[in-house]
Amino acid sequence: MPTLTIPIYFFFLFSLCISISPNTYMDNRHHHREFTFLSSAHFLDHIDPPSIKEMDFFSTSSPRDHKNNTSSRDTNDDHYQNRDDQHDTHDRHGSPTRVIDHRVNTGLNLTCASAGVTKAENGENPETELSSLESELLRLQEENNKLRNVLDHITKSYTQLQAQLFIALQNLPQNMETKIVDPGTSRKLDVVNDASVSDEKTDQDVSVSRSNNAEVMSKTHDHDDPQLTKLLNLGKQACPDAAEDVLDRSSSQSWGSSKLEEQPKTTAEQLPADQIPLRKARVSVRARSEAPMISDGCQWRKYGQKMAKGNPCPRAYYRCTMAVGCPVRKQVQRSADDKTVLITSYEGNHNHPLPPAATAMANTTSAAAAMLLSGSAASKESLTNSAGYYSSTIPYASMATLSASAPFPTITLDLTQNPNNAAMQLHRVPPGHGGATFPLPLHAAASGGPHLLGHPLFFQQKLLPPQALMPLLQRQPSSMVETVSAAIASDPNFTAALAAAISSIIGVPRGGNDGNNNNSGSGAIPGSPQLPQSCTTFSTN
DNA sequence: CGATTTTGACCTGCGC
DNA sequence: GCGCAGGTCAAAATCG
Repeated sequence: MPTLTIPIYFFFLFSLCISISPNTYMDNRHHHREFTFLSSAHFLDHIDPPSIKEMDFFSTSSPRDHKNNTSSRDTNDDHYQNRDDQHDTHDRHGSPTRVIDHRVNTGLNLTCASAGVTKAENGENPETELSSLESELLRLQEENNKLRNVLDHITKSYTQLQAQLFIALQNLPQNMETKIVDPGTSRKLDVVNDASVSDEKTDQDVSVSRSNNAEVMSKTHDHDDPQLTKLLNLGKQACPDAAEDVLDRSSSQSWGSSKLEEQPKTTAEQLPADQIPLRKARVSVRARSEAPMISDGCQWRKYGQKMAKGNPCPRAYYRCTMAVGCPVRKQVQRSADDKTVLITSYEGNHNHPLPPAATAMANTTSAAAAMLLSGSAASKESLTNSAGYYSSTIPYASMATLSASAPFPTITLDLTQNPNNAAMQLHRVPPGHGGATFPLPLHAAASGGPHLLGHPLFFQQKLLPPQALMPLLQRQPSSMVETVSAAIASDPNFTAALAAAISSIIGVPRGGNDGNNNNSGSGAIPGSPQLPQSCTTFSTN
């Protein structure tokens, strides 16, 4: 893809994401923050932010812009409008949104701007100006065609992925039968065995495919795409819980390993180090709370308590009791350093509908887990290496921490820090901790709890190898567009990570099998239903 | 009386 | 093999 279009591409994707769910958990204020990438100075305090509305960005602009707008609508591709909306909204917000403006200026109006100055200075007649505008219009149309091609490519890839998903779901029953000993508790065997789903593939291919499927599964839970829902239902009919278990097998299958029946030891121990998949992920949430447990909307039953080493506060173990056999468990423990900080760790994915209050957290943890696992499956080495590298150099604060020292990947979402301060400080993980910190906008405090978690920067922590950010780490984070552009250019795996991030966003207006009424976020916006297709595709390329 | 919590025992993995 | 730590089980206790 041409260098110039990379920021456009990125912004295009983000516009899609924004257009999906502006009215649900992530309100406009949050969208705003996501685009400011932690640079906003009014995270919690500013009130009544301008709402993101369907409006014509170009309507108040010059006739030139209006022409562009009209040309961009000659198809039913409303993403452009969403993009326009975002630009407009953020423009009215002020400086933090210069990211967007920067993109527009460099991507579309760079040459025109200079031409405009020339025209103004030289006092050209309207006819000359008109021809200039027409040529510009042609350029913009060309740009639109590029984006349209991208969309077509995405749609095509999405269709292919759907087919892969269907095949994978058909293969699941046989695999599950031989592996699940205790279906009631959804306990699974080593995910390595699932590589048999596609014997002709290499291990790496299988891992990537599996992670992609997991992402699709996660996304299918989270939006209303009828096709994907149908596919998932087909899979459920063939094997109940199989669909949910795709993620579970990656993220929570270690639970209850003692009760698994004997299997041929084709486990991680026998695989080369570079082929050992990271088999589960944990999403840890740090939040200040005096209560013994944060309210996340789910029902939990305490099943154990232990004193953990190095912490005078006991660690409590809970399992989800909203459905029989739900594999989700969580640990709650107060921080040893700051006892006002409650650390809640989630593992697994719910196998049942969730109440609205629980969907945000569940989606976030699923997405984070999927992100970690898909990233680890695709490039475990890059993940761990990146973690170690970032721990000492990432020029952002700890909003999300990726731990490489744990036996499984753990992402810590730190809701205790003021993102404004955090964004400006250089966070360093204590020696030996092995964690990596990344900018991740979170919105818990604004909603009274860790319910709303930002997504846009998930991708940044997942797959980008150190070299991808090397040039970026050596300067101030002046432009996130530059950061992202460089990341895209330097790491093809970015797309997979981006897919996880986007799918996590899609998951927010959950309206799928949990029967929640959050469809308004995605359904009310014209042109949005196609967005998931676009998002999915990135994990396949 | 059912659901939940408590708590000691047990299991597993890992390092020495 | 042993000890340690993390995690889970399950009977008893407690709660509503």
